[in-house]
Amino acid sequence: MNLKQLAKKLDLSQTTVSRALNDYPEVSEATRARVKAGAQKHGYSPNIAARNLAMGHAMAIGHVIPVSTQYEIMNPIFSDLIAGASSVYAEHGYELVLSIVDNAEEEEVYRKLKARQSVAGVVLHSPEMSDNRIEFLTNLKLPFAVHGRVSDHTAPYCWVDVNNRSAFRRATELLLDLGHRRIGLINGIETKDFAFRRRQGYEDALAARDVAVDPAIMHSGLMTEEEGYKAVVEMLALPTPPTAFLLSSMVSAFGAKRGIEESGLVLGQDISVVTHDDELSYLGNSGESPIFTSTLSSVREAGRLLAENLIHHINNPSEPLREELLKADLRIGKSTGPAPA
Amino acid sequence: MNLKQLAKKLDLSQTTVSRALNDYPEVSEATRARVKAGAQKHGYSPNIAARNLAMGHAMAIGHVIPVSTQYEIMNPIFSDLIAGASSVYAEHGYELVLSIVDNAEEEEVYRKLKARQSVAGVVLHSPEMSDNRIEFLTNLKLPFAVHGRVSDHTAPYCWVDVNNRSAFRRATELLLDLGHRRIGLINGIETKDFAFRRRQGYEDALAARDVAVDPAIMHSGLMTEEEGYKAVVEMLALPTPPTAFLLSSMVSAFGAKRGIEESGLVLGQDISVVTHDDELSYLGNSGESPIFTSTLSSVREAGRLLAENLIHHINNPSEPLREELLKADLRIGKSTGPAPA
DNA sequence: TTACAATTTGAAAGCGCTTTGGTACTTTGG
DNA sequence: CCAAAGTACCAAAGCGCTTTCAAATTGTAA
Repeated sequence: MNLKQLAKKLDLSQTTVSRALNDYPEVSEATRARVKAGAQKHGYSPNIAARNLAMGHAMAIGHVIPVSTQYEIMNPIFSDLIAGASSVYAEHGYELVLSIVDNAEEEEVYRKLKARQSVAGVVLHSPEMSDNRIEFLTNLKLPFAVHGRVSDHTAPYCWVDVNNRSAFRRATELLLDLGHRRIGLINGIETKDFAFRRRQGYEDALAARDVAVDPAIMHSGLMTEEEGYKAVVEMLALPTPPTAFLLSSMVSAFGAKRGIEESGLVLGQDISVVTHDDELSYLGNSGESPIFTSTLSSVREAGRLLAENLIHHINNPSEPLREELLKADLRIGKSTGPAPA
Repeated sequence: MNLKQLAKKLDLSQTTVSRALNDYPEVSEATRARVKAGAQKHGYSPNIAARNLAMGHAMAIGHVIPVSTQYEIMNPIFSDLIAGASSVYAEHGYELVLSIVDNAEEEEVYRKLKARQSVAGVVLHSPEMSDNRIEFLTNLKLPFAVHGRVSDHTAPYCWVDVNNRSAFRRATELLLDLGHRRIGLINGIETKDFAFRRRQGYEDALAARDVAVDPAIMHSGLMTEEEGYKAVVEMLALPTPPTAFLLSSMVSAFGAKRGIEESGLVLGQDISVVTHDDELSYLGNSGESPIFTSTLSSVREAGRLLAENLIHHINNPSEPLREELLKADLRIGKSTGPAPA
């Protein structure tokens, strides 16, 4: 069933049927109701390709997930982020087009998405501290929203981010307040903007209390279970090992926990741990007394906001670009305690 | 730059340019080369909407992820599955369209995808033991491939699955061979086909050794860290607690580990654990001596196969539907040992 | 040379929608 | 009562491709 057939069935022109379905004002309420009922009855849904062609743009948002061939890792936060964004897209009648691409091909993919008009905008994932994708997309005139920010980029763009720096400053301060002076940092890859900011927060807090920053207890790498484990085991083997750790992800925090326990130490007693928690749906860390003390920010909520802001930007290109800084709460769990004497 | 403009630039008709780019035989090699070079030079990419409209179908595959509103959980395997499938789609020039929908609306979504011609086929996720989506899609004449199988459905359809039943039989046998007689099962939701089959494998092995099946040490639920933890803690509190556990996911296995350790028991000594491992990229369980003994099957590989088989089916509708049963390996790790005396 | 087939190219139709630029009819204000 | 404005509808053009059908060119056999 296409528009023509439906129009014939209703004894109306295609024009009127189209306008009725798309809520244009120049249709009487009576016919609009009749048309909508008819469409429902005959199971009519407009052909997307025809609609996109006629309108000159697709009702779709692209998510381009870069995966470096070096580490073939899918960031686990991505599924929750998409889940959040997806619900907003559905509300607004947008589809979600997903591309998983090698770092090196990312710009080519954006160029194609633009040329083929297969999306109305894109969400940028995993921004680097210094990231030329922002400028690239701006020049390409492809609307976009970034999950995170780019420290080196000053011109305005649409983003949603967590206050990584102050969250990690507070987390570090908490550990300092508990008497810890050797605090290991097990961070994500520090060319990534979020990781860089977290390290800044960590260093800020140490500097404010005149605690020296020691590269030997600062690790930057993948946020896997294994990597968390290894980093902790290595640092615990140092002559003056940390008494506390600050982690960038729940997944690596589980690895850290394993490393601590295998070293015969008790988490929350001998060793304290604070981790960032993206509130992934399958890694609960809540309840009365969560496993880990954490800086907390829902990545699903970030997905929702990204989607809303991007769609707003697409529909109102002249309005200023929205920026949204989410604040991460600090939640006390069982993994922190006073530094051992 | 569109086809018309490119054709003018090359002093050729749209027809010839289109044919040259799409590798039709009736174009001389000389002009084909010239056309391709021209397209490259001018950064021409065909407008997807126009192409889809002209061809009558989209070069896109839909993934419809059902999320029950009851438990707002995104299954973590989904990102790795998509990563696998995605690479195959890219090779074949397909896009990936993602919908995350409430269970109740799933059929409606398929109907729309079909009516709007926005995908050439779909991948079905998370099949139930008895699942009417198979029949629904067959009737709808929308090509599909299932990640998993549907026990209650006999007619042929395209699927890729792991031999869940025999994997869990072998895993159970391993524990029995180690002398365990009280083996707790912490399974996924058993209306799901994979979970049902795993339980069958578990029961098969017990029956073969005349070990009674005890519902008190069989749990069916979400595969979250929390759920694994709780189930283990509960079972360990029983008058005759299990000496071993069989888990359906690495994530819940981490919860199980936590529960065991909090109960003051040593994993791999006092209590043995075998888990299924989907080889998610951020949850490594490999190396010389993996954390968990596991039944092992790469969900990323399953994604690749699903994509290949579905595309094959779309391009060759008359050929028989492909079915693929992956076998899960059993890998010994540190979490299993002889039953305590 | 002629006739016929094979190769290479092009004009134009059509995919199913949106939107422009009308027309016909109704209402309103003076 | 008439002109002007408003309301409700429609015919047809156009979005940028693919593909059908036909034409032009070249090659081959008689």
